[in-house]
Amino acid sequence: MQKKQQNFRQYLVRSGLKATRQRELIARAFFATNTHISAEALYRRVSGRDRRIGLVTVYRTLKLLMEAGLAHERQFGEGRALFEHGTKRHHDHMICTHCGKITEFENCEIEELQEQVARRFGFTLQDHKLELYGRCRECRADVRAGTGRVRAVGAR
Amino acid sequence: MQKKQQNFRQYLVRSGLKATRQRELIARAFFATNTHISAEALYRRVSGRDRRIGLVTVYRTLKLLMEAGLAHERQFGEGRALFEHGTKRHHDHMICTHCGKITEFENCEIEELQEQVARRFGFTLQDHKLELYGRCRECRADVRAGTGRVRAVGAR
DNA sequence: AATGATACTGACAATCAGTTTCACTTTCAA
DNA sequence: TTGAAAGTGAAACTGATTGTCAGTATCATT
Repeated sequence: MQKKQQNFRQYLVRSGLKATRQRELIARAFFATNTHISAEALYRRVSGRDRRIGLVTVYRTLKLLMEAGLAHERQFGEGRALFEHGTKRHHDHMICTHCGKITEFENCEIEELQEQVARRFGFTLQDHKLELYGRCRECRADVRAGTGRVRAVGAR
Repeated sequence: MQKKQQNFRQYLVRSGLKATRQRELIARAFFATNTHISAEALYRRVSGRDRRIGLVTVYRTLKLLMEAGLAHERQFGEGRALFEHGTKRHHDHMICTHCGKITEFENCEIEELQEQVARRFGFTLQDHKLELYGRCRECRADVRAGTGRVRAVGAR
């Protein structure tokens, strides 16, 4: 999205940073994804366009995008971090343990209950993390059909 | 607790594994904790009793304890994993971002709502992870009192 | 357009929490 | 007591991410 790209530019200017070819490319590729992507996977994408861009620069640019509020880092289970665009409102995640698909959801009732729990323990809530793990509709169907085939685990 | 220790012994025998001095010591030290502990911290404890025990063996023994269902691994935020006794029923965690204190809680209503969300998306729930981050009563008091002192972050 | 003060870059080294390897040691059933 | 199998510690390795550094690009100012 062109708007996010401009947003990033503005952030750079405001912070006295420079808009480089690499940052443009990396940010563009990042905004072009509509799923959660790892630094490595993003690197492979931009690397396809310009072989001269290094993985390290991808990491650095993702950090800048996070500072600009345009990206969020997520740690699901173990292994590498995944990044998502950071302009949406708060939401939680549901992860398919079979195909790796990530679905976002919001639920005010759960949030309210969390507040209640926190209050009961004299806790002032700042943040929370809720992840649901299971099988998505398609992978559940696979089990019933007995195919059990393993799909690619997206964007890893 | 002597019972858990025996439980572990039984698991080892049943699996054709050996009950070694190191495993005894590490398991004993682990069951003696009543908080969440890192492998490193557990190593420091047993290391105090017997200098000849290596960190690697602590990792291996914790893995065995998990296989025996006597320990659970938890990944809070980033950094090293913490281990807790694995005999309690399911619960979630509330973590103080200031002093690191970890409080366990259960809430059936939240669990039920999670099920609802999953159903709505055609998801079969297998597991979930809920972590609440905030300030505990004591650390909130510190803020109000303006002392702002940083406490030790437990068991790290 | 040239300059120059900064900031940026890629390659490589370092870190960090774990895991693997390997030569040696311990356990335990026979 | 013995010996096969399992276990051990030290050190090397792993994989994701971060730090270092010498050379390079950006951009406001000449």
